[in-house]
Amino acid sequence: MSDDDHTSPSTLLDVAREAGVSPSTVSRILNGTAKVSDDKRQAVMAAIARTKFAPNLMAQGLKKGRSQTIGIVVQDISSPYFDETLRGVDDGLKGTGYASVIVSGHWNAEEEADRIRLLLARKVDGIILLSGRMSDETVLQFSGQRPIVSTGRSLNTRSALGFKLDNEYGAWMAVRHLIELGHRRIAFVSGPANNIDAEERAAGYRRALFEAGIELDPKLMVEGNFHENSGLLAVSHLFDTGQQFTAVFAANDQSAYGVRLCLYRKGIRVPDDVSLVGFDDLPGSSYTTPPLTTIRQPLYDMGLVATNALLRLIHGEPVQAQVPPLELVVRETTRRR
Amino acid sequence: MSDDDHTSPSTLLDVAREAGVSPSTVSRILNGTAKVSDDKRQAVMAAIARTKFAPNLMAQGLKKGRSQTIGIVVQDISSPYFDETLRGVDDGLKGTGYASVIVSGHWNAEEEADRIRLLLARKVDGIILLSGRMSDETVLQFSGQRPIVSTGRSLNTRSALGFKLDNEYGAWMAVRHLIELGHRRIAFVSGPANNIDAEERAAGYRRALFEAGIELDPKLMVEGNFHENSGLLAVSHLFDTGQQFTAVFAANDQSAYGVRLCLYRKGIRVPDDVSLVGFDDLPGSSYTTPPLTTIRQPLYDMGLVATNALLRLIHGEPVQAQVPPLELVVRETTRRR
DNA sequence: CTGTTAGCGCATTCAC
DNA sequence: GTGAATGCGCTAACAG
Repeated sequence: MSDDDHTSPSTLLDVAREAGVSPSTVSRILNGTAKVSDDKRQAVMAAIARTKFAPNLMAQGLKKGRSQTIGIVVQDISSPYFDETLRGVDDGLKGTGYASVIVSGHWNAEEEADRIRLLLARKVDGIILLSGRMSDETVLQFSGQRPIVSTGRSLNTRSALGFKLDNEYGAWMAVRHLIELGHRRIAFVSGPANNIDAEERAAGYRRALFEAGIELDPKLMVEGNFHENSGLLAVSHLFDTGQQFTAVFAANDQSAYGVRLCLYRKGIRVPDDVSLVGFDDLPGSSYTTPPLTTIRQPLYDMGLVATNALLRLIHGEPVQAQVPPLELVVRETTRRR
Repeated sequence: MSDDDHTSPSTLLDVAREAGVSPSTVSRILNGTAKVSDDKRQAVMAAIARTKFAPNLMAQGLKKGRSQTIGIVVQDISSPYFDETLRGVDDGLKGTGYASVIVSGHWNAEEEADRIRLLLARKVDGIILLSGRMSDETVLQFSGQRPIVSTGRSLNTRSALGFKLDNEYGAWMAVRHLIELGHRRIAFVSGPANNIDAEERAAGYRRALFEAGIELDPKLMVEGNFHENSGLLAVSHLFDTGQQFTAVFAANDQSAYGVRLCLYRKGIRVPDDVSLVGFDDLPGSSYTTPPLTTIRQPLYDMGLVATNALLRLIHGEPVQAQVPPLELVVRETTRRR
């Protein structure tokens, strides 16, 4: 009954002995490296089953210089933004024999580089870098060791690929939507300074206003950090300083959630009194109260595309990444003024 | 300028040559395995820096039979529930030299077992199993190969540890809270059938009702699947069948979000008309509108504790896992009737 | 204290 | 077709 298999796992050599053939033959069968007579193949297969053999990936890796593992650098495990992308990566890896080790850079350039060095020491076959603060030069440098594909960058060498979405355009769409609805006093909760995505979204906000002939009021722009709480604080600040506005555009969904809560606390109705638009379309955004109007970012596809691209890079094949564009998703937090 | 370091990464042997010592000496310095004279140590350190040496973890692993990697089995990457736990794992691993490879069982016992076999082939040094549908026997069996710690189970052998929270008690607290607020017609959106956690929470619901002398009305219990949409559907069904209720207890936060949306759609105010309680206290639950009253599950701590325990198991040290108990977090979706 | 030797488990020459 | 031999990079006896 009790199956005390405390025997060390069987090796390829065990299988060879068990089947009465040489180790090389077993290896050949496993890898389809050469023709092997049918009877021997049968014997080996049987031996494999009998010994419950499973190849030791570390030995394989040492020998071949590949680990069948790719490294993923996120900035924050347990952020819905990255997790949705990871789902795409996961699906992209499905059935490829590759596994992934995920590390977090915590939005810190040095930590990112450190983590990448760690991944490299583990001999990952390639790296997917999601956002981050590292310079493109550094990425390129690392790509000399292993292929890298990164989101949020424009890169295209033989061992590095980057693709980015048009944040400025996305933000423009969001604000444009508000303007078309008749809003003119539109507040903006930005992302953190020094963040390229955040800057581009701010630029889109400004352009949309400018094109509509609406003068930009700096007092309506307040800096956030992409987290919920910063959205709450931002709008709170707006009220404290007595600003008037009929709509707010938050630089990402998470800060929009914070904005929403602050509005609720103040007894201001959404969208009746104030309209709200976010950016990202996180999975949760279709279940906020009311469901959030936002700019949809194809997070899942980004993960999937990045993975497929990396796999091709690893195999030395040419790549050309293509992801769906940003789009405005009108739900229920915006209304005509 | 361009740093075409296309040279293959340096090995321990390179370092040894460069420093004019034997490979073993280098190894000894790296691992602190034995005393080494200061001058040699200096020379080696310098050589390491000069050659940018980093040990090949695959070789190390092959030699030592350890991979400095642990495997994590989640059921759904990109579910806030698991992600919060993963954050705890991540922090627990910080500075230990261990990395983790995360795989997903997708709530399917066979897939789980498959994934674990995969991890084992990769020679992970231990496994953390988060929830899942596998039988305890299977877990025990795998633990013969590598130590395992699992959440949601009661296990305690030399190579397997499991700890679980008292779901029944948690649910009881939730419903008890509602009852104390004067509610008597309390609907319940359950979790999926065959899920142990779900069953226990249902039991807690029943017990609280029973203890309060409230007769259980089966028509008020509708089955969900822990996802947002099922909460929405469930309440929708309640309305369609003309049920009367003043409160609903959802078996987890995600389904509570769905419940909330359905209520919003019907123009029913929360908590003025209907009170709502969830279960989990996901990070997002403090930012719903209004913030959700729920049963707090120490997800982060579970990840942290599991990791620390696994590390001890790996090193053959005795373990004894201790996590904070469930607690009721009263926010703004419940009110006296 | 330190160098030499011998594998870890596998894939891959090279002969036959 | 198939076996024997070799080495991937590193650590752990074993001698000195």
